[in-house]
Amino acid sequence: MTTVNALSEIAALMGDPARASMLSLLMDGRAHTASDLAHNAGITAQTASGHLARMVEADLLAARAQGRNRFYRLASPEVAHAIESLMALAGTRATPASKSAAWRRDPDLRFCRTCYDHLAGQVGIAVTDSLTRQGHLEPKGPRDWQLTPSGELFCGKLGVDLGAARQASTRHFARQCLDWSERRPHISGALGAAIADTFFRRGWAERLRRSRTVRLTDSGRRALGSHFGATV
Amino acid sequence: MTTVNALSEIAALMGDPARASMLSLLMDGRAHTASDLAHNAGITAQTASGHLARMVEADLLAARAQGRNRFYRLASPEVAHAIESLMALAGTRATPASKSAAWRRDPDLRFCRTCYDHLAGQVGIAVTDSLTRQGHLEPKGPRDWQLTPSGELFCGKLGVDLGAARQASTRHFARQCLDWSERRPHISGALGAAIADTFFRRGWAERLRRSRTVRLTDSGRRALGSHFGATV
DNA sequence: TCAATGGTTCGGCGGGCGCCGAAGCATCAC
DNA sequence: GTGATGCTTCGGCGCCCGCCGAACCATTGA
Repeated sequence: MTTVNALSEIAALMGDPARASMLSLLMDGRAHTASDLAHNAGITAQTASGHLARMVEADLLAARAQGRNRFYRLASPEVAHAIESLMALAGTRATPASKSAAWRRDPDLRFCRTCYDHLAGQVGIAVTDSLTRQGHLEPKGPRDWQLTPSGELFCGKLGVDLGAARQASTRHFARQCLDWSERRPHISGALGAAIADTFFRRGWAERLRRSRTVRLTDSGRRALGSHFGATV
Repeated sequence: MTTVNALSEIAALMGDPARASMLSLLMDGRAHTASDLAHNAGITAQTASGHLARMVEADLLAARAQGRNRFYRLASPEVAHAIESLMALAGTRATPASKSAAWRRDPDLRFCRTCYDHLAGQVGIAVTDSLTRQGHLEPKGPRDWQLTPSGELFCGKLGVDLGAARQASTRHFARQCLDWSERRPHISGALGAAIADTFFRRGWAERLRRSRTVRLTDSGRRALGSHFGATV
């Protein structure tokens, strides 16, 4: 009885083309913004919002607010498993979320991308780790960092425009931003943006048009080694 | 794209309460008639027929005609697996088809029941096996048996009304009928009905009212041992 | 042959829900 | 502060699909 209703309710949630499209995109194991999911499903933001709310309510998805975006991801590996077994029935083999084909198909995106205006992916993490490891960055509160004196010097040498970064008084200066592909925080906020700007200005990295993917240039790779002590 | 559509189509099929109810019933791993499924889902036969046709079309179910009934079962273990993982998401743990709770909940039905007018379940199989093992019954064509001379004698001793059975000229005399709980054929047709009738007449078995379940009496158990050399 | 039973097909009704436009709220940048 | 952006809520439209009554077909048993 109640188990039958539960089955039909969960299945019905997955049974709508728009929601299935979102779930399918989320099978890459990463989190996506509401607008990203809406665009991908070919529906308007308000329609998507309703779908997402229902799936969160049913514990299919988990939501996390970050700035003015909301990131949605599959609530658990069990959800991915259920979707996978349904896809298997349809004759279309789906790979587990942890080893998603989409994930592997776009290793570049995982390697380096923009997250708003700062760097994310392996490169973003490498920069962040380097700064903390060398004592340039230290925790300040639960979701922020602050630049140490040595950090000030380091940024000055790199050419990071700290002055401009500090001017944006209403913006967080050195914020932690959870990296969805690496599952660890990278640096965002005004400082994160200034660092990314430095990478682009000095020709260490290039944005790929119509994509969040960022390509690390040869000089960028060398800079990562010499300035940050990191090999990626 | 196509994989997304496939996902939503399969999920949508399972997402209807009536269909989910049917699938849930079929999770016992056995086959059920169309009317059985319709009744269980609380819908009319014609509505159920449409649902069943769609699920067969999508390879969720397999159908098998038997007499004027149509038996439906899950098309594959994969289907059961997918349903199970959906139920798990709903927080309602479902057991695998092979060890279904429903199955265990009604061991009596599995032990002995009527299939139309003849015996099915473990008892039906025991009787059938005994007859073939003792050379009373031998294959005749792909779906029939015939009674050997020793079989004629044996039935006469038991009190099986062979004359009446042979009178029904339009009916198959000794037909194979696939037993859905034992997965092997038991004897049906006029002879099967006559044998069942003997069981009831001699007080070896009793029908339970409003159920296909048949109870084997103590004398029936003894008769199985003495006449059929079977212990159940 | 005829009646009974199980199953399916057809046609039309009705309700649920997926959709978007408009408006409202929060965050961010300046 | 003001404007821009991302997301949500609300209201109403439209369509899909699940439902049943009626009729039809197939098998069975007399």
